[in-house]
Amino acid sequence: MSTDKREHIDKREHILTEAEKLFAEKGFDGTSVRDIAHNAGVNLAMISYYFGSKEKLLESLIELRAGYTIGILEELNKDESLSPWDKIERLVDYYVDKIITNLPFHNIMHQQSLNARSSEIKDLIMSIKLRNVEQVRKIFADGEQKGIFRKIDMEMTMGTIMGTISQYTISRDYGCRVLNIDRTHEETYRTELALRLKAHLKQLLRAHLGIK
Amino acid sequence: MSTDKREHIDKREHILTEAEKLFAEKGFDGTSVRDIAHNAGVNLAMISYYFGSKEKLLESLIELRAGYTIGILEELNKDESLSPWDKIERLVDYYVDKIITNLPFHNIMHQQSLNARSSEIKDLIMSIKLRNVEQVRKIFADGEQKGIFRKIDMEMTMGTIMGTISQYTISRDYGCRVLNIDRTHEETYRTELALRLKAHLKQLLRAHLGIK
DNA sequence: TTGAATTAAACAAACGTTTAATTAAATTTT
DNA sequence: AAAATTTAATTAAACGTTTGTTTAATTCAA
Repeated sequence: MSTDKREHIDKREHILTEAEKLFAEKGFDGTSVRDIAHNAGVNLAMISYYFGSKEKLLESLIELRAGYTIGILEELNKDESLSPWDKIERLVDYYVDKIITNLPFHNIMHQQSLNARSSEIKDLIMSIKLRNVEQVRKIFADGEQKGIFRKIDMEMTMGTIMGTISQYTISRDYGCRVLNIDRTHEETYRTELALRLKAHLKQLLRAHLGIK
Repeated sequence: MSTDKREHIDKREHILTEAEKLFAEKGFDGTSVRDIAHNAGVNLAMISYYFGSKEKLLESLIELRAGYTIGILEELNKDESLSPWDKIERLVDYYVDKIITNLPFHNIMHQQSLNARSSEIKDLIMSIKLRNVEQVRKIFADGEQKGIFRKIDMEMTMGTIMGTISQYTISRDYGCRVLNIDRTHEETYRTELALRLKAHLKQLLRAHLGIK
């Protein structure tokens, strides 16, 4: 029956979600397969049974989570009714929301960008990032060509967008201290951070790109 | 004699330098004490003998490397002959050079910001970052008060500076691909990256702060 | 009755750390 | 200055855990 198949998939996803939390909190190498099995409430051997290995589990997680970002960017690019600057504003909104609602996964991507030792995972992350970057570059190139954007270093500007968002999403403790946000409420922290990030990035990019 | 003392300290520093390379490449948890001992050419037991533990070794490394940053920032702040904008330009030059000439250490600080499990290290990194941030904030506040800088979100702007620099220093492979820099020569990569980062950040901040 | 899901137990390897013995250097005593 | 003594540096080996993965037996569902 289809319910069995569903249950099977749900269990796989459940393990991945628990692994995601642990990887984000303690790092990939700092998380043991026993940790994952215990937190997911499954037997130790099930991780090898489902995923083959700890590394393959991470690959499965990345493939699961990174799937649908590119679709949104492509759609955004296709939309002829939006001006390049509109697209940048939507891009900022989208990225900020996406990262802040997926903090654990973003954390994992970050740590793997730094220290991935498996070349499969390196390549996987690289291809995901490059595909996204390519879509963003198109928006900048279009705006520049149409004379709407001032001439800028596009690659560096993309780095500024992603880097700024990352800076305070990497460590909640640090973000709360510097931004003077209440440390205790996860929810208020996220909404406050999202608001400030969006406002700041739009103001920054507007000035940088020379939008009136 | 003093030479003996020197040799002793040199050996400690040698171990720290080798550990730094390994931590940066494979992560703290991905690096074994045997790795470090082997790369440094010392007996395994010497790491415990000198540092007490692997974690204490990391603390020693951070304390060694993070020592003198704050001094430069304080000096920069005291200098009355510089305008706030001059200070920002020097700040950018200083940070870019510092991070690019200390990529492995910066990598380690980054990964520990993400996933440090020892609260001693968490606190250590937090205090280092906060002290630096405080000095940078003073420059922005001074410029704003004097009416030289437009009113901006200071904390977010600091995040933009640090985040932009981090973005392409995290992964050389990624940086080379996006920025179209030759992957094979470490030296040209560093100088090219430093040049572009400085130019971009100054142009960006000039527009953002409303400097004519 | 067949195949998949689940389990407890075991596996060898790698881990951080400690031990006890030995060598080298520094200090004190002759 | 030489010998004796104390302290520090270095070593190989072992410690007990923990690691990721596998096995072989068992339960469950088709």
